[in-house]
Amino acid sequence: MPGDAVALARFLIGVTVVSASEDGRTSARIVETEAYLPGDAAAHSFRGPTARNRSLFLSRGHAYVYFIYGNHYCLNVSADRAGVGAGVLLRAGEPLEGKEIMRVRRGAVADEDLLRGPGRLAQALGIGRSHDGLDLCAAGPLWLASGSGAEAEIGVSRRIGLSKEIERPLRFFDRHSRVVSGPKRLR
DNA sequence: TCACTGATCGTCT
DNA sequence: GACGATCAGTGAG
Repeated sequence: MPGDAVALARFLIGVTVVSASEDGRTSARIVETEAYLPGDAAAHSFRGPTARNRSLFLSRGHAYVYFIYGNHYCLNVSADRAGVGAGVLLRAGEPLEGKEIMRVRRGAVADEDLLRGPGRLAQALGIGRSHDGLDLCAAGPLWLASGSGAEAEIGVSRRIGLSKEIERPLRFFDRHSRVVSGPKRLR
């Protein structure tokens, strides 16, 4: 697994996330990510470890799940060595396994809307607080599997939804996927 | 397609 | 007590 958040954010495009729950198994191909770096004023880790963000400081490959705006969970992957606060936010994915389970969780929406956006992605995969801190490279309810092998053509833009560090080119996406979030000018 | 708004609540100041 | 790595709904162009 790559050694910093930018490399990991690029690496994760095309990788498969798999979630196994009581409802069944769901999986998706990751098509959009954002990197949050150490010393990045927009990152949750910026002010140092707290009870909420401590998973960002785990060694790379652990889940950081947080609850935002009173409604939504978002899934990140910790991205550096233990003690360094860095992560990659999973922003969008294409459904692979378990579309019907996703539709039960998300409602009867089009395939491309099932996991478009970080809150929707977490909801479709059934992710919540219990997934915080999991090792995504080990057996368990949530893990990362290798991608299809096909090399994705990766686009870069600024990140979405921030009030700080808004110009940094730290959002990465598959140029050929129709399933990416945010305003059209950023695709 | 874009702009704006309300919902809703955990976390940190 | 304010605000946030969001979303769904609404209305205008």
